[in-house]
Amino acid sequence: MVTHKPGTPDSQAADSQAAESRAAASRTDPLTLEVVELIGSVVARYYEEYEIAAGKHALTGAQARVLGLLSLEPMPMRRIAQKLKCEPSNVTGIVDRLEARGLVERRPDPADRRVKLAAPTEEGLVTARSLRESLDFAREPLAELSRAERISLRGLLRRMLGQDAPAAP
Amino acid sequence: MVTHKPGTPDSQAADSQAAESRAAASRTDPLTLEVVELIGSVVARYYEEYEIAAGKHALTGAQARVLGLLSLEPMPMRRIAQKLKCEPSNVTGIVDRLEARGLVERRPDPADRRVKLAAPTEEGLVTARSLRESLDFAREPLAELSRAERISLRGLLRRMLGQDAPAAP
DNA sequence: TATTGTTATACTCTATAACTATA
DNA sequence: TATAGTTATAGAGTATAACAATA
Repeated sequence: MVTHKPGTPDSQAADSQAAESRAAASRTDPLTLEVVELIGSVVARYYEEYEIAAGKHALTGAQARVLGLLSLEPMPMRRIAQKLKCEPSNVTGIVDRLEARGLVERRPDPADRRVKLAAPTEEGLVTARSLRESLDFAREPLAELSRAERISLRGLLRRMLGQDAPAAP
Repeated sequence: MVTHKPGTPDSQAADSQAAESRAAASRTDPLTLEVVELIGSVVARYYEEYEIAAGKHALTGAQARVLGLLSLEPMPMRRIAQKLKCEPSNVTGIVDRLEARGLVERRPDPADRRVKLAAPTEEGLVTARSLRESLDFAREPLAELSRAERISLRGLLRRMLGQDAPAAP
C-alpha cells in the first residue's frame, strides 16, 4: 500500500486510482477534516439526546431502542437480538424490564410454540412516540435546507452507508 | 419572530412562527423523514465501526474513547469524566485497565498534588492513531463531494449542533 | 471547608455456556 | 438433530455515597 501525499508527485503507481488519491487528499484537507469532526460531534450529540430522552421516561438506552423497534412492528425475541446486534440471551432481561414497566408484553406465536412475540402495550406506543420526537434537533435544521440540498444530503448519507453505487469517474 | 408561511393563511395562531411551521412540515415530508432515518443509520454505523475498531485492539468503546481523548492532550482524571459526561469514579476503572495494558500512564501534577494526569504511552499513541483511521467510512464519501457541497454540509452540521445562528429567511 | 481521586455498592448491558421446550 | 427462549455466570460501564490526601 503506497499512500500518496498530495504535492509530492511520484513516478510510481501510487495514484493509479482516482479513489485512492481522493481518499489521501481527504486526510489532509482542512475542510474535510472539519466535516469529519463535525460528523463525530453530531453522532455524539444524537446519542446524548437519545439517552436524555430515555432517561426522562426512566428507561435505559437499550430499553428505549427495543421499545422503538417494537413500536414499528412486534417481533420474536431472536429478531430483536439481530436488530440490536447482541446475543439473544441479553434480550430476555431487557424485555423483562420493559414488561415489568407495562410497556411491552410477550405473546405466543400461533405458528410456532417455541417463539415469543414481543409487542408494545398502548402505554409503550405512547412512550415510543415521545422518544422519536426527541430527535427533533436533527430534523429542524433539515427543514431549513432547500429540496435540492436535501436530495444531495440524502445521496451523501446513502454513500456513507454503502447503499449507493458510487458513480464511476 | 412572526414570519408567516405564505399559501397557508390561517386565522388561528397555528403558524404564527415560521420555524414552527417548518418543523411541522418536516414531520410529514417523506424526503425529510428519509434523511432523518438515514442520519440515524449513519449514527448507528459510526458507533458500530468504532466498536469494531476498538475490538480489534481488544479495547471496549469507553476505553477507546478515553485513549482517543488522551492522545490529543494528557489531562486530569476529573477532566476525562467531564469529557465523557460520566461520574469521576468511573474513570478510575477505565484508566486502570488502560494502564494495565500499557497504553496509558498516570503522572503527578507538579502544580497540584491532588491531581493525577493521565497520559498515553508510545504504544497508546500508536493505537489511538489506528483507531482514528478506522473512521474512514465517513471520510471517503466526503471526498466525492464538491467543495461547495462540503461547505454546505458543514453549515448544516453546525446548525444541528447549534453552533451557527440560523440565517433569517 | 472544598476539591481530587479512589473505594464500595448496586444496577444494567454484554458475551458465553448450559438448559427447556418445542420443531 | 436443530432452533427459540431462558438461566447462570462473569466482565465492563454507570451512578451514588463515603473516604483519604491535599488545597
